[in-house]
Amino acid sequence: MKDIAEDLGVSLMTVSKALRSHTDISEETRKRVLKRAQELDYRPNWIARSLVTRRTYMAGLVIPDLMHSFFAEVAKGVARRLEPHGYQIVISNSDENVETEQRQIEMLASRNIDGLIVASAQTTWRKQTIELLQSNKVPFVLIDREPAGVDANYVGVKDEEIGAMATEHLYEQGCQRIAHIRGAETPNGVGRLRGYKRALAKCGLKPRADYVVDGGRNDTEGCDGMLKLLALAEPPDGVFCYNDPVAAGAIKGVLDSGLRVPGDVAIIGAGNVHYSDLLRVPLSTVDQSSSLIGETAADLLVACMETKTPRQPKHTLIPPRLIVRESSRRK
Amino acid sequence: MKDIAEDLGVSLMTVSKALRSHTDISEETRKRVLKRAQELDYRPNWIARSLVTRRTYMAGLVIPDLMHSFFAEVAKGVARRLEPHGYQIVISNSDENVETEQRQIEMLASRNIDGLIVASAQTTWRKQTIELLQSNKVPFVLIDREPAGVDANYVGVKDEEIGAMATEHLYEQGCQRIAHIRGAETPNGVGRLRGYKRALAKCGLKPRADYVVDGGRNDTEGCDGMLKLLALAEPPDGVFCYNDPVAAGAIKGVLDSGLRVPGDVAIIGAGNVHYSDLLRVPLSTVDQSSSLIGETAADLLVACMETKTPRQPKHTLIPPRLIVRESSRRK
DNA sequence: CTGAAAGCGCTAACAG
DNA sequence: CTGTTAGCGCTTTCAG
Repeated sequence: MKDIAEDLGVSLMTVSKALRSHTDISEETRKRVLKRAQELDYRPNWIARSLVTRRTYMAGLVIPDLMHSFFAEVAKGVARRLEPHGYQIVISNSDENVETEQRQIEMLASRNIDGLIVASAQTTWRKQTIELLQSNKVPFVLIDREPAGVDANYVGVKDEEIGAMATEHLYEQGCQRIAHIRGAETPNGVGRLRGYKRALAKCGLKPRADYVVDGGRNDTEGCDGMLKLLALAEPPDGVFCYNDPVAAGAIKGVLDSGLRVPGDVAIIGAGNVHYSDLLRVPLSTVDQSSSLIGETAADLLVACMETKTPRQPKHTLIPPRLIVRESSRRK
Repeated sequence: MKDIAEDLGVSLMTVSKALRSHTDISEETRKRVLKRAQELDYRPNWIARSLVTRRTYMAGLVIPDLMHSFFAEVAKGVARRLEPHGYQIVISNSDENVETEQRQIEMLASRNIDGLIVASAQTTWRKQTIELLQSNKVPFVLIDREPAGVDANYVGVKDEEIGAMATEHLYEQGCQRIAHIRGAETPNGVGRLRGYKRALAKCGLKPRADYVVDGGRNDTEGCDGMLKLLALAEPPDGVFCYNDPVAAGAIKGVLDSGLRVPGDVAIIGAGNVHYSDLLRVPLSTVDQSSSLIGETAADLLVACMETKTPRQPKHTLIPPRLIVRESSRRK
């Protein structure tokens, strides 16, 4: 920048302003500066600029698992909306680990990111984490997982409705013994379970404790959960799984046991991951609009970042959508 | 930092050094500084530090598609190795778009990242891009896709061997009419095709032009490709697909046509994506050690970043591994 | 072992 | 429309 200024015999300030198309610079000077900058292949030093403007144009995205296609999709949605505004995205994998997550957030904060989107591994938001974020005045948006204990921007899906929708669908397909392979003790896991129970009640089926088994989040665990259910004296004829990977595992479990899907056991998942249609049995699911979640969160974050005054936290819940494929179709 | 200094009645410099555990600071002073820093919840400003040290401890990762589980896996591998060294990772999606990729790299470079890992969308490396990287002296490692036209660090897989391995396997399973749903005109696509041809020759099968169809990279395209093959007067009895998503689509195509896998058509993919085992027919594949690629690239990058003197570019090729599941098992 | 001086590359605020 | 002055928060260098 100094070089440009000297070459052109103007001051450094003029160059700085011209480069940023500041209004009060003559069209002609601006052109000359731009031309020379091009020639010298000049690129502004963002670090220096950030130091004085206090804006880094970096946004953080902390997610529990990039490999889970739900989060990959969310990440894409976020990127799609943030990049046009000039933000770069720093993605961190917390590996479902609260400690790691805390560290990552700390790192990001000390890098002065302008905003943060978090799908938290925490069930109850740590005081530590909140304070960190609030003291640094980093605007942030929570997605998918809403930890208790803080009123913050949140974009997610109506978990209870997912559970209810899936369960009712199984009932409508004629299932009478509907089980649930549940997720972890998180708001999502709990919400979906609640929806499941609500639907059972509504359909006049009575809840059975042995029809709710733990299944974690992935296919291995889903398969194990299913095997447990099949080992019951009276195995279920319909299973709502916490998410699609679990459901995929569950399908595997049924087939490996020599039974059929949906003939012997109808199965439905949640999340509509992109390969659902390619599974052993095309998987019925409840769509949670993954990339829309990402986009919505990103839009909200941009709004927060571009206004100075902190705004009222906003909750957005995206309504789920039933997608019926073969795994649950019995009629 | 200034606050700490004033509170303790020492100079700013002393604090700075104490915070970084510089050798020439008394143990006692160091403790006092650390304690006060803790109390004030002080965090170093990375921006300011970077401005003077010229190190940002950020590494860029540019990939064509986060949704493709291969790249998600690579990203995880990279993160696993880079984070322990204190680097944060800025991930950019180029969406298989050369323009976007160029822009992303430019952005990253002007943010003074310390190093870069790229799975390029470019077939022939643009002069522009090379110059950009070289002029900024950003060490970089290419992965998976090696664009022609530059001698650089590269970590990838032996594409030709993948093609040969897969094709020979089909032959050994008794397939006589082996087709290939090929990838794009990239080094990978071309390499795998070459391996396919080489294996045909080795097995004494004669190549047929109509047995090589375009299939892109994803399942939709894979399905289309398969339908084209099935429409031939003499459809193939074995198909090697460019990658697993394409193979998953191909399986769908076969089944939807009322044929069986592997009975009528044996299928094999490449990449060993994590859900391969859950597909309609568990997919045989050639594993390319995705996360190992990420890890290896990261290690190489760290080595480059930590040494001042530019080192000889290094090529690492990871040998592929055949994984036989149901989709190709005919014996 | 501690500190004073200088500056990283850039921009905000104000004065010509 | 252009330029001057000051400083962002930190580290490097060198002198106490």
